[in-house]
This record gives sequence, structure tokens and C-alpha cells, in this order.
Amino acid sequence: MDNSRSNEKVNDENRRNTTKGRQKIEIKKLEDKNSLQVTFSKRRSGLFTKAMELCVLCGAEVGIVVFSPNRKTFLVGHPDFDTILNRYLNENQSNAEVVTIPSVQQHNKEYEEAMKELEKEKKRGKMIEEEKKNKNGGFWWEEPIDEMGMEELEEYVKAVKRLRGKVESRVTEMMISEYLVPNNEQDLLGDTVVSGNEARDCH
Amino acid sequence: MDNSRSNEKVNDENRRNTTKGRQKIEIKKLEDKNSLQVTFSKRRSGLFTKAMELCVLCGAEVGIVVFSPNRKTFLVGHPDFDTILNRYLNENQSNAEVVTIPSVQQHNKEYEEAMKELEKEKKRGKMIEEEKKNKNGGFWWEEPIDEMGMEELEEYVKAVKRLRGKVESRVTEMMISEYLVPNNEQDLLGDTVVSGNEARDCH
DNA sequence: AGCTATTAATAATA
DNA sequence: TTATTATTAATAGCT
Repeated sequence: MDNSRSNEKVNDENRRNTTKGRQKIEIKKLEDKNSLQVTFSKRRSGLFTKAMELCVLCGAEVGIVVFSPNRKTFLVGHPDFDTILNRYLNENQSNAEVVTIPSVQQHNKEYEEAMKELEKEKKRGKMIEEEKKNKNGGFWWEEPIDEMGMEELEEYVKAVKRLRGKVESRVTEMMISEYLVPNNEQDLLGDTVVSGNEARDCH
Repeated sequence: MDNSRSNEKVNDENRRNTTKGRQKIEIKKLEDKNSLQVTFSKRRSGLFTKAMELCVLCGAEVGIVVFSPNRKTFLVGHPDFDTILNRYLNENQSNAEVVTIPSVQQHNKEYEEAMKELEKEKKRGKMIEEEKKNKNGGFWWEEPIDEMGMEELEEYVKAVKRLRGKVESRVTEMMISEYLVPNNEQDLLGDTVVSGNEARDCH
């Protein structure tokens, strides 16, 4: 359709405007730094797309963290990554409680309430950010944190800290009691926690 | 090559042994429970493969957690999922420290030492399991935890608990210092523990 | 960042 | 769940 000037196509015979196209590759570490970077970008993107599709098609929940060869951190998740992370931590807690600490379980519901609020709060902040970028409805998150501006990063960190602080306060309780409850555990949560220790020792 | 008996192929004219093959689909929630399950299995597997390839090709580190629509938990990671998780928590801690608590940072090395030991221990246990299954060298982990036997599950839980305990002790320090550093040390134990409750009450 | 020839993934089906 | 295969989707190699 468009007439390329002759100097743009020197060898019409030799040079087809076709490439070799996709070639089969071995799955082994790429040595060429450049193609490694390109491949990483493309495949990371592909991975995230796959994850998103899995979520949407099957109603699954997926969280992915990728550390690039250059130490950048990429997070994806639906719902956002920290929600997935927290769910994972909670599930394990629940599992753990079966084996060890029964008393903590009752807190889970309350924690989840608190978590939801915090997540909402955090999400709201990001939503604004996201909507600026015109992503598809704030439904899906890609968070290359290293690429955030300083202000956003600080907000992000604070939000994560608050959120994580809440979630891990259960853990904190455990840790604190382990560290600080040498002998007085009469009321408060002392007894609860000590039963945790006992349970751990039992198994 | 092989002669099918005639009753195995009734309508040679009508019935091609071809299917419609892959058809284009919309990325929207699958309604049919059955195909949803099939699709989930296939795509989860595909996702994990993609993640593995990204790791190998690019030297990236990837952790994925998937909650199936049936609430099963699937973990993948290289190195194993908890290593990735811990790295994520550590990175965030580092970030967080920039904003808030500088003192905790110096502990990281110690924690990493402890972590490595625990991870090794945990990994060793799984390695045995993995080698039974003849996976590719214990290098890559798929951990459908719900499918573990009871004994393995208990060991797993214990390992995770110990590992996580170590890792989160850093968080614990953060929590403790944040909650206790101000100057009301009189609340040391009680308030800290109760702070979980209070925190819940005031979000 | 685009473009194709290919390979790889997978929807429909058994 | 596993296998087959016609198709679509992802992407390796170039620009």
C-alpha cells in the first residue's frame, strides 16, 4: 500500500518483511541481559493477565509477588495483594489453631471486621490513584511499588503498616506473651496465650 | 494405522473425529460449575507453569497464592512460597523503617540467619515429600496444602508457625516499639495485649 | 514500543 | 481426572 523508497528496502529478494517469528526456546536462564529484560517484562505482563483471567473466569482469588532480577517488586492480586496475603495468614492461623491455639480463633471475626475497614480505607486511596490511570474499574491491581512517587510510596507504606499492624496484632499478642509473660498470666489474655505455648509444646 | 471396528465409528460421514477445538471465550465468570472446575484446574496449572518459566528464564522470584472457588489454597513459589512471602515482608519492613522505625533494621541480618535455618529445616521435610513425587529436583514447589496427609499437615503447620514466628518477631518489635515507646511503659503487658482489642474498637 | 511467524495454551469434546 | 485436537493466545526474534 505504501511505497517504500528503494533505500529502505535494499534487497527485495533477500529481505522479506517477515521475521523468523516466534521460535521455540529452552526454559533456561537467558544470558543476554537485554532480551532478559524484554522477556521479563512481556512474561510478567502475561502472567498477570493469566492471573486476572483465572480470577474472573473462576471466581478465584490470586495474589502474586514477583521480584525482578533487578530487585524490583511487583504485586498483583484480586482483591488487592494485601487482602490475599492476609487471607493466607489467617488461613494458616486457622490451621495453626487447630493444632495449637484454640483461643485466638474467636478473635478472627473481629479482626476481619477491622481489616475490612482498613482495607477499604487503603483501597479507597489507591482507587483514586488508579482511576487517574484509567485502569479497568479499580478492580484489579498492579503495583510496581518502586515506580510510585515518593508521596504515594509513603502513603502506601503507612497504609500497609497500619493494615499489617492490625492483622498481625494477633501474632503480636502471641509474640509478646511469649517474650514478656514469664510468670504473671492470671487474667487478661495471659492465660489464653499460655495455652498457646502449651499447645505448641504439645505438638 | 489401527483398524477401528465398524461399531466404534458409526457415522464415518457425519462424525469427524475432530472437535470444534478451542473457541474464543469472553473473560467473564463461568456459570457452568463443571467447566469452571475444569478450567480452574487447567488454568491454575498454566499459571504455575508460566510463573516457573519466568523464574527460570529471568532469574526472577515469584510467589503465588491461589484460593480456589472451593476455598482450597494453592501455593507456588521459587524459592518456596514462604521465602518469597518473607522477602516481601522484609522489603516492606525496610521501606517502613525509612518512614518510621530505624532501630529495627539492624536486626534484619540476625533474623535472616534464623530464617534460613528454619527454612532449610522446613524445606528438608518437604524435599523428602517432593522426591517421592519425583518432581524436578525439589527446585519448584506446588503445595496444595489441603491435600497433605494429617501428619505432613501438622509438620507443615509447625514449620510455618516457627518460621513465621521468627519473621514476624521483627514486626512484633515494630509493634511493641510503636505501642510502647511513647512513654506509657506501665501498660507494657496489659495494654499491648489489650491494644489488640482497643485497636479493633477504634479501627 | 510495534510487528509477524510460530509455538504454546486451552475450549470443546470424548 | 486424562487425552485429543482445532483454535485462539502468547510471545521470540526483528525493527
